[in-house]
Amino acid sequence: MIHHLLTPSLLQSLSLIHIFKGLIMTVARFAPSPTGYLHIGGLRTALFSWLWAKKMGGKFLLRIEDTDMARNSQEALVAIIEAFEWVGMDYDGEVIYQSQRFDIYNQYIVRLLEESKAYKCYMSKEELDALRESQMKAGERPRYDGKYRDFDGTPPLGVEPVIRIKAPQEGRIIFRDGVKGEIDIAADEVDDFVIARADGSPTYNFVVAIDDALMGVTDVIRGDDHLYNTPKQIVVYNALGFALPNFYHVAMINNEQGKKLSKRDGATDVMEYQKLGYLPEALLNFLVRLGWSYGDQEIFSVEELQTIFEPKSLSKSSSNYNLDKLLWLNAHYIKNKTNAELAQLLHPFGIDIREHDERELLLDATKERGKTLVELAEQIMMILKAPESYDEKAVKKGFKADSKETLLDFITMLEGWDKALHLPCDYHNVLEHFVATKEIGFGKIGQPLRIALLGSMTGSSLDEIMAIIGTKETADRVKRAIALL
RNA sequence: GACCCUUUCAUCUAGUGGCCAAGGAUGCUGCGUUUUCAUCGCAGUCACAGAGGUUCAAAUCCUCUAAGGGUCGCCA
Repeated sequence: MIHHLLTPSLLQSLSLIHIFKGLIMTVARFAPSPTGYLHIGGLRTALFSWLWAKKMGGKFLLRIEDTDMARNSQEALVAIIEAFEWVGMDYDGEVIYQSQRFDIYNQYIVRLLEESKAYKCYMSKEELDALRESQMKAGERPRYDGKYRDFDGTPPLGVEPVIRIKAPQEGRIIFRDGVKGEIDIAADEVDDFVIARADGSPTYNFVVAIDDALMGVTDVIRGDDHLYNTPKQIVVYNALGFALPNFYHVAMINNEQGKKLSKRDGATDVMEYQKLGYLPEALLNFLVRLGWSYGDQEIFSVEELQTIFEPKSLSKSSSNYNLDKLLWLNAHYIKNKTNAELAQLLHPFGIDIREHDERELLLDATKERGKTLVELAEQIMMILKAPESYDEKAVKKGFKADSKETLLDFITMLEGWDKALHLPCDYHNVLEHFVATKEIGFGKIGQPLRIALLGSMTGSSLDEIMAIIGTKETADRVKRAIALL
């Protein structure tokens, strides 16, 4: 009987998974350190986290890792928000600044000290350096030797102590990484690391663990340069009795030569892509496919990604930045924009054709010829403005001795045309009629005309160009070319 | 130096023991469409890092080697 009552939809709404999801919401986060701009690699990690949170119906939080007070975190935040806005990403709740949470961290330091899970270490920097050096020489991994771990004597004078946490001295630290699989490290590889500096300020690996736990972060997606920090953070989680989140360590992006991406490789700041004429949807599509895949699919809208993204299909190995593919994607997204959208997007690139009479024609004639908005703007300018110079090679090849006469004959026919000339097909008729009556090949008029109108051998179709600029401007440009060439 | 991670076409990747003499995409080359260029369509080019094992069967599992990367801070 019960079977009949439990319809699939009823089952779904009653299912354990549903209830479970309601209890434990996915909380992802992006936690950049304030560098002043958002790095392209950072955007990708943020994107992965954001998509995952969206897909799970969870939250995506933003936290600024500014325990190092020297850098201006406010300025950095503005840059990050600007980039987020440009690509259409958002975050939930208030931005958290670690610099404003020192009292919280201090409470935990006091607690660990009281529980003797942490201790004061009086080792001087010189002593520490010497220790490391001798360990290196002995072929060991350099690490603090635990000298003050169980110290109860008289502390040396003149040394402000740091606070170190007691890391396990034997056994293994094992955790499951959602990308790399099981990570297994000997516990003694992790030394008693510093959780508070001599001036009392807390350190990175300590505050990250605390904040992630306090913010309820369930899924930590970050670059795999943090892989080795994870066991340290696990030590903190364990000492404080916090539940571990899921970790996903994403492999890095290298440059086209396979080396670490640096400023020398060109655009690393997300906002540079805007200036270079890339569309945010192209950038995101490009980045998401760098280290992540979904079968054979290449083109993804953000909306679709929000329903299909899974960090488990993240790649384990690093990937190379590939400009050709970005360009291809950008061209794809430009082609698929409406002309009204393009006119709007072009405005910051010095082209205002939002109210232009021939806006539709102009963009139809050019949008397949620009891989970036910058290139598209150039294409449009070529049509809108009479050429200031004529490409030498083109003239040599396409502007022959008899070209001037042919052109003159053509504009005579054009100006004497008895029907109205508006559409590309109207001009097409003139051109066809001209070629037919003169009994010449199309190249005889096509090439010189193109050079006269654009100054170049390549570009949009002549019909379209003439329809956009009109009969008078066509004639003017032809006359000018005849005079100059 | 120690520890950890990675390794499929030039590049991004599919691939979880037989469907793989390895698929898609970008790039490149050619052809077609186009009065040019571009777009588009079609075709071609190109890879399992190497060596051993396990198995009837290995890109897929194991071992070693090599190469690349990361980490070893009172930076994050």
